[in-house]
Amino acid sequence: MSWVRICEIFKAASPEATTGPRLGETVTIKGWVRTVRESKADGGLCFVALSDGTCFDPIQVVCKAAGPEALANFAEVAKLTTGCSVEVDGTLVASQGKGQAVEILAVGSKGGAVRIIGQVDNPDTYPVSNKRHTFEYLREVAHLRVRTNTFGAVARVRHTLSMAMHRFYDQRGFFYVHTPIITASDCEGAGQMFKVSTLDMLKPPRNEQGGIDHSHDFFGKEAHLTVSGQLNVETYCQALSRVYTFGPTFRAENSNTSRHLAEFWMIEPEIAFADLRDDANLAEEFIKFLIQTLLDERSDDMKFFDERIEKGLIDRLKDVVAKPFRHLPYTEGVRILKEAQSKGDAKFEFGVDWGKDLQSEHERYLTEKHFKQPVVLMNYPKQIKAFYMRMNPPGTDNAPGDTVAAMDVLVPGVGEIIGGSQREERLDVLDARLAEMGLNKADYWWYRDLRRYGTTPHAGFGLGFERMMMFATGMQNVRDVIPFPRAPKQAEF
RNA sequence: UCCCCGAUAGCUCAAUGGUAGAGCGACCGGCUGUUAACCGGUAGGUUCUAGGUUCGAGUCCUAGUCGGGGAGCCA
Repeated sequence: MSWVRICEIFKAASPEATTGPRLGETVTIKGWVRTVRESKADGGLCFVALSDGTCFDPIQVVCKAAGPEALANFAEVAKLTTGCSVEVDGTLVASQGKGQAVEILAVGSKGGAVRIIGQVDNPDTYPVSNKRHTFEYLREVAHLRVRTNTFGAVARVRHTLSMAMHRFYDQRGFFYVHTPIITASDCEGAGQMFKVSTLDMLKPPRNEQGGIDHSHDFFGKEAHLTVSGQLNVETYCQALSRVYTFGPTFRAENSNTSRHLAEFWMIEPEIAFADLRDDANLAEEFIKFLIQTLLDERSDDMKFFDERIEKGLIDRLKDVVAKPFRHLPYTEGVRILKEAQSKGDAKFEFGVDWGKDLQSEHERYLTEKHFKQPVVLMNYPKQIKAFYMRMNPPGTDNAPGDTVAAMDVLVPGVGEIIGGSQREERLDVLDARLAEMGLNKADYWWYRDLRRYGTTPHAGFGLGFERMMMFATGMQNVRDVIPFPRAPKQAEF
């Protein structure tokens, strides 16, 4: 008797299927009990909804107390509760009831067709009992929440998105580069970093100034967890042409929002001999590919999100794939926002001025109200962007000040999902920017080398994987789209 | 980090400063090829923690812890 996954059974039941278990075939399935219902009909029946996590729907196992298929342990099986693990030998049959096309009829008592593997200690206090639970509560039982409909679907979608991402880049000749998690370069710029050290925190070695002497530390200097793989991946880009990195990223910011994590995953492609336009096109093509793959390959889970998490989700996503993204300069975005404000179409808490960073409310107005679709904002004022972004020629977009070739992709419901730019490939301009921002040239020696030895125009972006998850599923809290969220005061599991 | 809100049964929530309640879940029984099942019953409480006010505190006050929403930082 062969052990099959429940998804194979459902797949084989579709009219066009040519492989997989057929009606009348006897198979073994293994999984966890979702619900048990008992009936006195036909001399005693019970229905066990069994899930092995391979697809959204559980399969119904029918057990009989009387007749040729009677189970010797029927009474025990009928007492199973949510969460118990079992193995079932049974025959695949067309269902006599409504609600499912096929089901498993547990075979007769001789072989012990339903083998109970793991009981649930105390059903009264089982944390994910068969009832509705809030996401807030389920976060407190993150080790068990994946057994629920929602988190099972999230886990499968997360996997499918990861695989789709690798496929997308592989098909286009990108190489996957494993950039380091630990960095001692201390020149990544963005945000507060987590320290990595093996020094005794109670009595660390001191230098002459009384500070901590990191020359005695593991790496001989101060080290941190990475906040971005970009600077490293740029080096590989300048030899392999098209590369990407995908890995965890760490920010020690005390951020308490539904969109921020201390540990999150980021996809960062980098392309050589390319400009900002190429970068924006790649970003758009990438997002559309991910969504199309989900709609094609995870239709059961997506149907659930559409019905229970965000009504109209699937239509919204199909629309995202069908229409070109709206591209516009930051300068134009500011003009639209100012006009909306003066005409009374929008009320903003914060003022809009060229040269200032856009607030969340501004970004959301553009993507959710004004254009009602993903928006790519390009060419930001240089003073609000990082040193490595390429200086635009004066007069770009008729802007009232200097701009850099940066772009953000904004999507409805989430806001900023991608941040990217064309990189400054001219050493003299890069050095001027470093000086302007008070950064020490020497710290960036290897990054500057890329501009000394065969520099190329190149560009890249970072896509927040969890934000993509939120956009694709309609889930509203970033802590619910990663298995074990890391946030301030939150690292239990 | 800032602003606002919250913490009571396994879960979701009620309860004028005066005996601690419901729904769901669990358990027992009834009914049914059942499927968010339905009907009846039973059990289940250090009201987040530490102080304080009061004859009396789930309720009022102070501090703390944790959680949620929004903001900033960003992905």
